[in-house]
Amino acid sequence: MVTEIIENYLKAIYELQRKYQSVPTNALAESLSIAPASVTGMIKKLAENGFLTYTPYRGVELTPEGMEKALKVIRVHRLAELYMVKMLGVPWDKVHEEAEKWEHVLSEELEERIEALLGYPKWCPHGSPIPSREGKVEYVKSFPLTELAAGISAVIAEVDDRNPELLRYLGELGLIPGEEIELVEIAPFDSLFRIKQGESQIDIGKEAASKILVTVIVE
Amino acid sequence: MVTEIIENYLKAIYELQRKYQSVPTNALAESLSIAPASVTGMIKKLAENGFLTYTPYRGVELTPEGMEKALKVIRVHRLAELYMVKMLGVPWDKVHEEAEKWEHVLSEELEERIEALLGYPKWCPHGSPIPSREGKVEYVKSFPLTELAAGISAVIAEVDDRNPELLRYLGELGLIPGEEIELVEIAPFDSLFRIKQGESQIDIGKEAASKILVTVIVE
DNA sequence: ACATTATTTTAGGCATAACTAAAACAAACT
DNA sequence: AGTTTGTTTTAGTTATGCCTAAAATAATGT
Repeated sequence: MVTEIIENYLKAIYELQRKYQSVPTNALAESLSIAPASVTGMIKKLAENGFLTYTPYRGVELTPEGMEKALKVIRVHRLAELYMVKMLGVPWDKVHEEAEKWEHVLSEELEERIEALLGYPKWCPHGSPIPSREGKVEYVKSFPLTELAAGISAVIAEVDDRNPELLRYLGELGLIPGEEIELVEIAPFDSLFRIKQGESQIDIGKEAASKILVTVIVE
Repeated sequence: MVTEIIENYLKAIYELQRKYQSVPTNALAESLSIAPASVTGMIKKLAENGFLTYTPYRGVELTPEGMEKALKVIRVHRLAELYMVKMLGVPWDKVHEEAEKWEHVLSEELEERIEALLGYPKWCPHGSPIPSREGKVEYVKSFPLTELAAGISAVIAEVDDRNPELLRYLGELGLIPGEEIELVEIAPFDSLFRIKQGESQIDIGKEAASKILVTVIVE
């Protein structure tokens, strides 16, 4: 039986695999906020169940089955987030937390109804891609706004969905995925990033700017 | 912490209290499909936590706190059922099962948004009353269609939400809560109940008729 | 190569919520 | 009152999934 806890392990491992080819026990423990020793026990079980391959002292890697399960959970999570924003009017800084619960309970039938009602969307409210029913995901190559050169235009691609404070701040400023902006200038010591969005000018600090991922516009 | 399991205990006890003043261990075990010995252990814990009063060999009764928690869960369950039928187009025979999961995960904020979107409804799709936020419930006095006299008109009040087969059958016939019907005649041995609904005539068996709860129309 | 440091695993425990089998109790009948 | 029957509790286990402390292994620096 795939419990909610197992789903969370698989999801966390999937996300960490974008950074590590093989995910270390400690990184996983940190991500799940549990003790490393507890992780060792669980990954042994998950390896036995065929969700991942485990090499002691070397970390874990998802098998195709593990990947499939992880993507399913992530898909439901992101569909739920968008559904709550668009259909239930929940503020975008709160949907991540709610979706952490929905992702484990939505039936396949509901998953598909919601997807259809939303018009088969490609991205969640924070700009992350929604995996297809077949488990395909298309990541957009993006980088922090802090690495953009002054005078260049870009589109906001993605923001960290786990940071409600940041989301509230950016939401109020209208800096949401899909919006086109131009980085007008960078103040000395990277202390301030001056942005032009349409007619309005916005100043944000380095901290916030580093958390806004953008893509350059190519014609 | 009120776990999902505790919520299910409280919900079950609440429902059983409509039949028993004090709920016997065995009845609760049967309702939850677990062994009576397991129930004994849990109700001791729930008594310690103040959710119910427990007299060994005499059964349990919910305290006001227990009642409050139970009604909260039932409220979310019924709101979720109606939401799924009206907003997500889920067939009414499937929403009970889904709501068994939703009832444990919807936040208060979502509960209220859903209630508002539905226009502060009074009944779930199966005709059960939706408790108010303050925990008030108004049950409608109803009785099985089999006890109605021939020639009398009535309104369908409630049907068993846990019986998908019955629900599909009644749904196809259009026999849903709120509909006005007239019991035209009862065939010998109660073998068949002939109903008039608007212009159409419908025959149903005793088994099904006994599960349709009605109220007589008073002017 | 060896010592230090960091990571990971092993070993032993704990809480929750279920189980079975046997004992205790209550109700009902003679 | 005593016996039978049915209900409920006690006692002892089990599986999950977490914990801490200590041991083992790997990585790093000299």
